[in-house]
Amino acid sequence: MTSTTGGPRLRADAERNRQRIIAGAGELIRERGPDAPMEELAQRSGVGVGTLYRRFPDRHRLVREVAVDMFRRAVDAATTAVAAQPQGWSALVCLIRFCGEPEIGALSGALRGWLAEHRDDDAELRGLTATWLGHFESVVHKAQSEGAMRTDIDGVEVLRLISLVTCRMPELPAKANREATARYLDVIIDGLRG
Amino acid sequence: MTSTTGGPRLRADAERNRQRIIAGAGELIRERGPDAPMEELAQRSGVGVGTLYRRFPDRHRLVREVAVDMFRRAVDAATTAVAAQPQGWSALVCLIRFCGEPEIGALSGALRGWLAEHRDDDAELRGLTATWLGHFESVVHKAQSEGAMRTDIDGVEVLRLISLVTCRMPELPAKANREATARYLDVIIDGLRG
Amino acid sequence: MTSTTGGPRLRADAERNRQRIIAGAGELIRERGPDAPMEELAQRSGVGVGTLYRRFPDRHRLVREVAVDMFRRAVDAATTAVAAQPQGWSALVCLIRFCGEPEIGALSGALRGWLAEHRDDDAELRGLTATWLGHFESVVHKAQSEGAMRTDIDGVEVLRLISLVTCRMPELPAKANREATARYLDVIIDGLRG
Amino acid sequence: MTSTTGGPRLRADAERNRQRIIAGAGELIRERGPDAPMEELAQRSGVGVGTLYRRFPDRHRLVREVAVDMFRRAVDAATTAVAAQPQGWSALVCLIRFCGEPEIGALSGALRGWLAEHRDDDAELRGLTATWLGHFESVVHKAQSEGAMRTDIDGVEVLRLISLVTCRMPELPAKANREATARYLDVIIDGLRG
DNA sequence: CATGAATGAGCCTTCATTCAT
DNA sequence: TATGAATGAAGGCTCATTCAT
Repeated sequence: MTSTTGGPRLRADAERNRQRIIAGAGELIRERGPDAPMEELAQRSGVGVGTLYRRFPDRHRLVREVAVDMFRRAVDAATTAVAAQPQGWSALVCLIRFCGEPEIGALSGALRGWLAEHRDDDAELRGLTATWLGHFESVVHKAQSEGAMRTDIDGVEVLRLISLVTCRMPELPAKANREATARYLDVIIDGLRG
Repeated sequence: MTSTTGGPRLRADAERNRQRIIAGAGELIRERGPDAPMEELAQRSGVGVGTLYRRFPDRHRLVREVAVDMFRRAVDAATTAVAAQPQGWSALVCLIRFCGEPEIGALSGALRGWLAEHRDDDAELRGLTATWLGHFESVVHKAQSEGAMRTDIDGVEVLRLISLVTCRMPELPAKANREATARYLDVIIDGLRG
Repeated sequence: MTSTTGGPRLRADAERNRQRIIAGAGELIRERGPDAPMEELAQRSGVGVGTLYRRFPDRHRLVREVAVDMFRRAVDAATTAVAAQPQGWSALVCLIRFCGEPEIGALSGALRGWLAEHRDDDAELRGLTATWLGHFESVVHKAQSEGAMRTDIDGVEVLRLISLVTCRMPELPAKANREATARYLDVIIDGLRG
Repeated sequence: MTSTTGGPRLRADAERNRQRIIAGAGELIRERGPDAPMEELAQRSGVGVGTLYRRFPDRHRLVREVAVDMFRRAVDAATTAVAAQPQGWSALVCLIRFCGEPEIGALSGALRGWLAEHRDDDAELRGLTATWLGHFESVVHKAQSEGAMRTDIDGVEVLRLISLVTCRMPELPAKANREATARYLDVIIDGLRG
């Protein structure tokens, strides 16, 4: 159903719209959560509701695709980061900072509850999160075995903690959000040091 | 209208209902946010919607009272904590851990957005938050001047960070929530050390 | 859930509304089928949509109660009719004519498809239709054993045939509908004679 | 616009599509009524919606053509039947049985309401139905004057009765539908005997 | 010309709030 | 006074119709 897992090929304009919707919906979900009005989700992507529903049969499916897209990008980044950093600790820091990007952190924060509730019913999502978590945990283990990171917390929990602090705070302007998130991650990185 | 600001004294049973509602609503708001259905807010408090509306003219007012009640308890605790701890740092740790209590942390997490949006229109709320923040900041300053705490982050931000990580995660059972929150606060406390 | 099978007793006005809704909805369903807009179903009963939904959680449930109510009345009538008529054939004619009443025949015509699709999932409905059909079939058998009725058609089919010809024809005014239905039933009664 | 009333001659493939659509739409209308989704009407005919709309400007026009086509076939059959049967009664039985064919009876059943509502606004349809009814009524009169048929019901009403009992019952499989319809018509034929 | 995408109006359902008991 | 019923406005989803490919 996703563009990469098959399903019938879409017409060029339809595929373009699909991408715009995933991007636009991701943006609004970051700000207002996965319950944002469908009408606004459509508007933000510059399409009508009808188009939204033609591409994604219901809200659940839309949110799912946004989540899948997010995890794909996260996995890509993780792969790169790990390859580029010789030390576990520096790879970990790199990954955590990557989670500070709004497109990842704010979104994963907004989706945390939704994912907890729906991940188990969805094989592809389960697979992707497992892959992402696997990358993250192996970096955590490496950092821990280097003696660089505390050992009383594991990868899952670090990820949860990060998704909490990277939540977008709609009351602050975008710039303040980025700065605050960065500062919070600094604190957490220091707090994780062994 | 609030009992302390001098609305008309309520009949004993009415006052009892008022308290039950504030407690019950706080509990549900922690779990489902300030948009929880009024009907459920009433149920959780063991009253009918009619009673809820008789005591609080609309949702805004109910949430406000829940917030006011929370800040009162926070201020009390802060006063005690500060008095009992000679060192700034230990008082700070004490306050932060106090924020781990669900009745404070999970609630303030759930109310963060609401407060940001409405605090400014409400003198009493402004006063209370200012008091609470004042206590907290003075402890932070003291800890910083002791050299025990990093200086690149201030009290407001620490509070925001705490309200983020103390959010209730409805996908986890109550016990797991408490433990996770405690662990996150440990990480943060270590991250704040100077 | 139905008023007779229990559920918590409703307040007097609520129970009155419940009855008005079942009556009003039955009327509109006769004319426009079980897909009639909920708004109009409410209007026809003189209540708002909200009230409709408070009493019946969704369309399915509303239609179901209308159907249950119809079968109750049919069973009552059948019992009476059978008791009053010594001959199987005359009891049968009596029952068939009873099905000409719009509150029964037009409604059962409008509900035929719906019932076929949902009866099996609903024990009470299954029971009621079985009872009604039982009464009808025993009258049919009696008439057949008297030699008064043809034997190449059974009770179920006669009922289906009746529900077809008693369908309301919205293009005709009410009076014409009644007359036409009566005439069609005359033809069928004559056609059923042995 | 209709092929016989002299719209512009269509290209061969376009005309072929036109016929496929009329056939396919007739089939689906029999099963789901004249409100069946346009998308499904197109699918059933093996074309896209666009093509459907190119051939028929809106739903009304499509249904109309399906109705016109049905009446043409009915008139043809009536002419043949009447010519072949010397007796009025046997011609009538022949016509009634012809109405048992799904392509006529089930369709006319499904279209009954639609026709009642729209026939008067459409000269060609009025003409065709008048012709068909004329044939039918003359057969009815002949049968009545032979003393073979009851006289308390006229041609229009017999046709209405037939269109009621020949309605498709989607809850039954195709074969059961045919058999049930045949049996119902037997009953009615016997009921019409003088 | 044939197709299938895009649009927006309409109906279903929920829920904040008001009102009758 | 406490309750739960009634209301209507708001948001989800479907589908008739129009338009780009």
